[in-house]
Amino acid sequence: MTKPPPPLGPCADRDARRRLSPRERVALAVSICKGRGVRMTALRRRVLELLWASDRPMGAYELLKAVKPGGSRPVGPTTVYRALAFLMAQGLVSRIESLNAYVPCAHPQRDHDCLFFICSRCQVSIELEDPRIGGLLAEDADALGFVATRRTVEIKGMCALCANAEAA
Amino acid sequence: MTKPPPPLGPCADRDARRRLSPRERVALAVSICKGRGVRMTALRRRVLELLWASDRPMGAYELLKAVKPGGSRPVGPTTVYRALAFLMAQGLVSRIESLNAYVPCAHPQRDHDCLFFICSRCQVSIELEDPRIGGLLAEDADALGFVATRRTVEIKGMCALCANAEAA
DNA sequence: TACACGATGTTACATTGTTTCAGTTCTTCA
DNA sequence: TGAAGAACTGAAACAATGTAACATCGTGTA
Repeated sequence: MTKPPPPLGPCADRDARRRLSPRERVALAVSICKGRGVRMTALRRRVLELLWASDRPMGAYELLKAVKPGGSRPVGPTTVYRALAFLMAQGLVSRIESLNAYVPCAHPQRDHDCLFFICSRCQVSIELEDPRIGGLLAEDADALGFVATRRTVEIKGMCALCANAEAA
Repeated sequence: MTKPPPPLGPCADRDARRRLSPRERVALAVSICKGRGVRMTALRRRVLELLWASDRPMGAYELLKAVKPGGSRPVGPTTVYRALAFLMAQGLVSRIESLNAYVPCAHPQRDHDCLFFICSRCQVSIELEDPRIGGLLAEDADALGFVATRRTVEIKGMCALCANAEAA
């Protein structure tokens, strides 16, 4: 089992989007792929760019429409799903199960273990890393003799901005 | 806001299924509904029975096929989805987002906060309650100013039995 | 160049979930 | 008891999401 490169620093929190621009995010992803010897093709890159450009999770069919600009030849769903599968395998994208949608991952360098706080009003998705929760889940899994491979932790509700707006 | 009846005892853990029979589970659900003044109709009850009779999560269309025994008149998907929506609203059933499937809830008396450990090999779904995780999630939500309404925590992997079988 | 392999295109299909409107059953209250 | 209204169910069409199978293209390498 080859581990990904060492962590770059402390947890990329809710402010992660503000610290690197979408362009820089994509450039980082490209260099990560290069380092791993996997191919960041034009299509995969385009999908990742669209995700970083969006301020909320995007569905596969939404990406499908967005991928082909203007009169370019049509792209089938399979194509988008394959690109998403690649990006997820590289830890560059996560799937939000409760929305059937996809978000770019703010800290692709680490083996991730993310929580998502999803606003039902404005659809924003806030990615957070909390190793304590991973620890407890590992503990519970051990108690059951369960061998965990993938974690899904999604919290639905209202973000601070929307909660304020509603209260007003 | 009317609160549900007080908890009946300590957490219903992985052994919950063994402590009450499916029949008793359904009877409990019926009495809970009566106490709340909501209607456990024949259809809703049938769906809940099917879920308790199954040893793994069931999809809506799987339930759809199972609901109509023999030559009875056909049932549409809407019907099943409506029954599921009711059962979920009453906390009697949970949806497993990562499987698009449904499981009966082992401790419907309490405001639930469940984790699901889902075996990718045998499809069994183990329900667990760990208030510590709920606490941490609440803490993280507070830090973000996020008002949480629904939690989804799903762990995929291999259950103890399957892990042993694979190792052999 | 020729080959191998990974990536993409294309079509058809499977699964999951929703909308809408109509009909039925149940409860309540006069 | 019976009428009104609410809740529940039936039915058909449709929308959204995801997959299978097979052909084609393109890139790297011997």
